[in-house]
Amino acid sequence: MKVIIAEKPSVGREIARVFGATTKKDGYMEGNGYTFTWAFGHLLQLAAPQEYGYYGWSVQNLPMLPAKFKLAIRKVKTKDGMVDDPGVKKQLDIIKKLFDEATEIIVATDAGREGELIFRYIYYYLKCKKPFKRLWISSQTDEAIKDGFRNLKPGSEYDTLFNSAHCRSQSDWLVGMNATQALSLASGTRGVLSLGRVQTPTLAMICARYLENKNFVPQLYYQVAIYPDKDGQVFKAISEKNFKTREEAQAIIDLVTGEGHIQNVEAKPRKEPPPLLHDLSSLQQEANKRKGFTADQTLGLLQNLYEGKLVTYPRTGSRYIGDDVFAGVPDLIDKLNSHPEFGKQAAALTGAKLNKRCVNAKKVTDHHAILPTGVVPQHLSADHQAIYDLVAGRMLEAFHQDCIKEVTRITLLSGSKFIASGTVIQTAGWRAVFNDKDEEKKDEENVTLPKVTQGEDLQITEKVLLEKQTKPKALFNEASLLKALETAGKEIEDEELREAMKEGGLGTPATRAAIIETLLTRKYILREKKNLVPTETGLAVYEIVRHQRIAHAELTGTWEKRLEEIRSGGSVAAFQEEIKTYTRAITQELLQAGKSFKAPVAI
DNA sequence: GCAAGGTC
Repeated sequence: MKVIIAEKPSVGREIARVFGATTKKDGYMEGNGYTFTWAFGHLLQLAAPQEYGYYGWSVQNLPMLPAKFKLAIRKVKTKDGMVDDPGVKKQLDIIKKLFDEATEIIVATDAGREGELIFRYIYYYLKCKKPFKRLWISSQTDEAIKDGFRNLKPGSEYDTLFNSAHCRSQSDWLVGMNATQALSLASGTRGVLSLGRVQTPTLAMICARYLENKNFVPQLYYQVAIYPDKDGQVFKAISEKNFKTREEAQAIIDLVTGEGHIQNVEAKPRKEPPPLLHDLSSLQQEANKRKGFTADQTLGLLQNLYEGKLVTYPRTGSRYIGDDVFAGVPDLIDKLNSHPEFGKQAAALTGAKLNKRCVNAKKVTDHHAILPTGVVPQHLSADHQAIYDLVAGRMLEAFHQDCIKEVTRITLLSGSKFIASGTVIQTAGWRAVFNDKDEEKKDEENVTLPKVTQGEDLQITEKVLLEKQTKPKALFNEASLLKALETAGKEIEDEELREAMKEGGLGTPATRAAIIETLLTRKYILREKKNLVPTETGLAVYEIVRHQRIAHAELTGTWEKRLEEIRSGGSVAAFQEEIKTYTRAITQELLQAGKSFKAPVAI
């Protein structure tokens, strides 16, 4: 008997279906001589410190450097503390039984570093010795699955991938557990002051932005506005220059004559291509902007829709689909014909030539972009419907035509130069789907200008001296933070590190919402309206670690570079030694620096 | 009591 193991039930069942295996069992399926089972993501994790004899939290234990890491069943929090997750334990027992009966195992976990780790942890924990082969596919269409099975790879080809995954896992444990205990113990507070490769740079970004915003000194500057009249239609034009002093601006306003001479009119059409399909992060950002949902709420709602088979896999980092999936898109659009909000747009797209900007198999990673499945939703809650509509609406947008705008820029002379600019949508294209106002342009600039011609002289109806202030960068909200996490590392000077982070940024699509929640749970940050702002605790932690490596995205860049080297055959031992050295160093530093932790005043 | 990673 051959046993196929997938990362999650949806994939396991999908592969079973392609094989024509229809017999449903508890935790697996079988048919045609194959058995199809699955994990639920990571079933196993590196064991907690006490499993290596490091009892309690004690400076004597630090740094904790287990000679050999152990695996433990994933835990859940209950009122009696952390216990083995019963569902996970049950599934592991099922997998064990199937592996025991197997002649061969086929590994069908996701094609990536963590997918490899999910399987290997199970395999080694169960002390399984059966031979295994690897299915490596990046699309789950019937053809891709069949093709993958015709090209199964020897399991050992992925040993170095497992090595890199295991190193990632151990390194996060070593640095995170030790740094957390060191800071918590040294600070003299009783609480947990957690630190980690991802959460600490995230906290640092929020704190740095908050302080920058708070300490920002606005600069005053001045502009002159004039209001020319074209056949009764009055519009606004602003001085070409900004002025540092009121006097300079006053000198300009004094020069304004009763007339404005049209020196130049530029009217250019501008094509605006449709947005790409959603990946998890872009959807979380959109839902935060439009609906005020947190990243965590959006992920939860989307997971429910996925379990109801209404949308495709949610935790994707790709905004593209392959040609195979694209083939099904016309049907998906057709299914939206009766949608109350988008029905008309769906109908308009039916039979039209579809924009293929988001069709690119090379840019599909483990999973493709989020799409509706074509199953028509019924009785969704308002929140679920809102998320569903963002997915469905985005699909219509993505395959729609360009939006064509006309951007007009009028230059007037009235003593000095003045500029009026405006944008008019000529053909809505994809923007017809949600029919919102143009978000890029603020209302002031997004105006219709009258038709004027070069050489015309217009009467100036009014002139005004404007006093303005420079503005600080906005505080982070969930949407802008998610974006910042995605692009973290883009500014790193070292080219190789920047390159190593290019794909991922900080964290992964599946974990970013959880990172934000961790910072909230630790009371490092608070939600203040839509903004994320640091608490006094968060700022005090930031103050201690801000100049250390653990507070910067570069740490992830360094690791990613080394992990890639390991994947292509580089030394595991050398990296592990470096991590140990770093762990010793950061533990010592924090035991010292943590003493100056200024406990916030208790409320 | 603690990381980051995956998922129900």
